Amino acid sequence: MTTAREMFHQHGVRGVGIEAITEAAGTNKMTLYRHFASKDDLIVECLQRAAKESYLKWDELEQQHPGDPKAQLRAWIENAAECISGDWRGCEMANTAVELADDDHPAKRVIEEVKKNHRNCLAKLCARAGLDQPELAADMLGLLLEGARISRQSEGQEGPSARFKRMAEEVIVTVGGLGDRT
Amino acid sequence: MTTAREMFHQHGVRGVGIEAITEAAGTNKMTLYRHFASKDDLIVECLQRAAKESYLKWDELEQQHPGDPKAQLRAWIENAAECISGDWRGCEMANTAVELADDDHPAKRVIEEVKKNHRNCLAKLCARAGLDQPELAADMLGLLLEGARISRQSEGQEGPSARFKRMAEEVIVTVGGLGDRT
DNA sequence: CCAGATAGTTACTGACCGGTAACACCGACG
DNA sequence: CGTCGGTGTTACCGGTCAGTAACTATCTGG
Repeated sequence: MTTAREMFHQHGVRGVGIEAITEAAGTNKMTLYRHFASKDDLIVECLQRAAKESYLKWDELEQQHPGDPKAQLRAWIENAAECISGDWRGCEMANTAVELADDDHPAKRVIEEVKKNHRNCLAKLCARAGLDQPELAADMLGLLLEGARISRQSEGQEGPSARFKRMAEEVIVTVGGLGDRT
Repeated sequence: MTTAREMFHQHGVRGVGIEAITEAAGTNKMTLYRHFASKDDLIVECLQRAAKESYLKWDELEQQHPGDPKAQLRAWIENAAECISGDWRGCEMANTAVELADDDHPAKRVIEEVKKNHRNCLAKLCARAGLDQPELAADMLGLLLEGARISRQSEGQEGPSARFKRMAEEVIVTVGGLGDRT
């Protein structure tokens, strides 16, 4: 299943076949179909696992800097920047949403939920960190991240996505009113 | 060919077959293959036509507010916001880049070129408009737009993408130093 | 009116892919 | 020892899709 996620992410959910996944995982199609009802089901469960990881990240953030929301926010930025420079294939969720044109695909609900949750957590963090306009700042940080991960696939490593950290700091300083380099 | 672009955009380049395209265009497969070498070729030419349109948009902007870069910048924001609220399927270029996982696909070069050009034009416009940090502002506006168009596919119409205009104005005011609501 | 280019039609190939059926295999547990 | 749940293997079905071939129809220009 970890293999499935990697391959879906690397080649896209529509760009890779079940057989290729099972082969890469050292097994075969039948074994997979004894655990998952269909390819769509496998996709959904992969995304749900990714969702769990995403939720855990927020706990991690809290534990790394307990009671210090400003540090948590900076850690979020750091973490996001690493996401961008690491994955040259962007966000699993967003990519899958693009590939799955049907709006009624079951995966879409998972994606929507994760993205909304992420946005809410970010807004709460911005508020706790004392930003002046937490909702606005959260929207901006979220869209900057989303844009950076997409942009990296169009413009490569040297494009605007490389400057994400700089932009995010600009947001929390000028929009949020956080003192320079606290 | 217009039909092809619409269908590629709507269902994704991998999600629609050439038969469906030709049928929708009121013709058939053979006729298409007499004009385009392959499906990949068709994709590339569709993107190139989109690229031309994108270049024309900048001329339009210039003509709408000749010699008034600030108004041009605001018009760009207006135009971007309309893009977001109109297309619920995001940017043709970015979507195609996500779908085409191969980095050596010919379409990738077109996409990269268009995106880089867009970013450069935006940076020049920001500079002409007298923003304090034109490069930074251009990166931010670009990523906000990219993010908004992607986010709309994950979170729907009511998500952060709905607040794009507000964010863009925040950027040109607080990052660029443009007076409030000029 | 004829020639040549362009477009439509039908049918086909070959490949791939999602999903299933039937059967052999192997380890665990009683 | 037996059987039983999980696994591997092979072959297959049905569908879709990119791309081609061969032929016919239509239009245009001379």
